[in-house]
Amino acid sequence: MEIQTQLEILKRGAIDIISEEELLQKLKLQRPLNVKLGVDPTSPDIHLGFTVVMRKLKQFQELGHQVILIVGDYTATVGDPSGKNKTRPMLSHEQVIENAETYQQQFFKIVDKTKTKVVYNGEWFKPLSFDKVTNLLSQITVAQMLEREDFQNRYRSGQSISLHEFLYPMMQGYDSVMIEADVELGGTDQKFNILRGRELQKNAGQAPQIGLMLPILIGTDGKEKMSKSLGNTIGINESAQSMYHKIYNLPDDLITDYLTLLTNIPLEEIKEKASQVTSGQLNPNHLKQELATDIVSQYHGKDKANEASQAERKIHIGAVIPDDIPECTIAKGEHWVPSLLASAGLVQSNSEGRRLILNGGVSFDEEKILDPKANVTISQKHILKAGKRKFVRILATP
RNA sequence: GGGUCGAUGCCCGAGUGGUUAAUGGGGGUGGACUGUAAAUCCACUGGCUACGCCUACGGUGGUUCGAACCCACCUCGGCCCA
Repeated sequence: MEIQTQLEILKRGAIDIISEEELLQKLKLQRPLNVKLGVDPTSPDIHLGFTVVMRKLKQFQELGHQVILIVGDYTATVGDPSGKNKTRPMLSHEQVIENAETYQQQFFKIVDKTKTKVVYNGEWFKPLSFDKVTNLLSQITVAQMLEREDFQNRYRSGQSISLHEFLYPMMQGYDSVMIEADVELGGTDQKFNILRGRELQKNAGQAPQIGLMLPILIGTDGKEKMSKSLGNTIGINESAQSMYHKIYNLPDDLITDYLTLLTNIPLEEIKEKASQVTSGQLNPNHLKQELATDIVSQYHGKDKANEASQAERKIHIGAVIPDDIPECTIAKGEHWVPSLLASAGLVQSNSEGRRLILNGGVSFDEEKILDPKANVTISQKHILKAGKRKFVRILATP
């Protein structure tokens, strides 16, 4: 394949490349490049946000390059401060190893396992002696550290920065030296750390890696980056219907970003459709359906995706209850509605259930409950509904 | 080590002895509208089968009829000085 074409593929969605010229030179070498991704398996569930970078790895693989996945079993215990306004908790080593297992299972749903080398960075950090550590730290100054935006913000606003957080970027950079990385991928929040890798590599007499920065995917709230702690994620292990539902309900502004970063639809086509939307020729609603179907197909296959699409439409057209809803078994007999809501997991407490009823958000077997004191009889199968799209099927215990 | 300021509900942030489950904003949830989204408007936002009771303002004790608010000590953090 043309080098230029390769470059085009790799550039898709990238927000910054340090530097494009260097990447071009590396590609011209016509050898498999070491493409590095470092992960801290702090939480084992992979969501679409992570897949942006994984899909890019896949693209490198398809062009014949070598992916090296660095599991940060050691760095995770330090805790990456990137983008945080708080000190992250340090994780125990066992916990990290355990997470890493489940992490990889999901990781290889996207990235080709046979073309990936997995290494744990404890391998080189464990035996590292203190004089080596101090030598490593001597390669950066405090002023350079404080130039980093998130540190600067925290420093200025009088929040705490623990000294160990300064260690993290250096460790990540050291990883690059150890595996002789040619390219490192990461979100834009990784820029500083990736640059440290370049410095350390230069000091070690290596050619500096290329930093390829991808945008941070915005989560379902349409505002913040997708992250588990913010509860705005779409997990790749979720059911087809739930995945479809979440994508379909995304704010419209995210459609083109998602198309670019999470599908293989050609860029020109995306551009064309986006302009049709602006000119009013195309309903964003339809484009979003296309997006949802595309992504869901990637993880569940086309059939499931179409099913989910049908189901979703039905829910919105009529008051059809989806198949894929949580179930809950309750003893036969009379039940006070607020506590029933709580047992079904629709609310956290009876009080919250009462409020929901007073706000007109509860119905039982299609009948609106208006009295917070109401009781309801469970005999066989029932549908309890809270809000517009939250259902629970209630089954009576035999 | 010394000085000084601070710690309030999911988050930010008022309150500085009693009508305070605690002003306001953000977020969240529900309702109207709609395309499912956005925008807008309204309501709700500690728990308890409740016009009442319980738990809450970093922790522990204390002063007081009564404390988030006063005092002591402790824990954690910021800033300044060494």
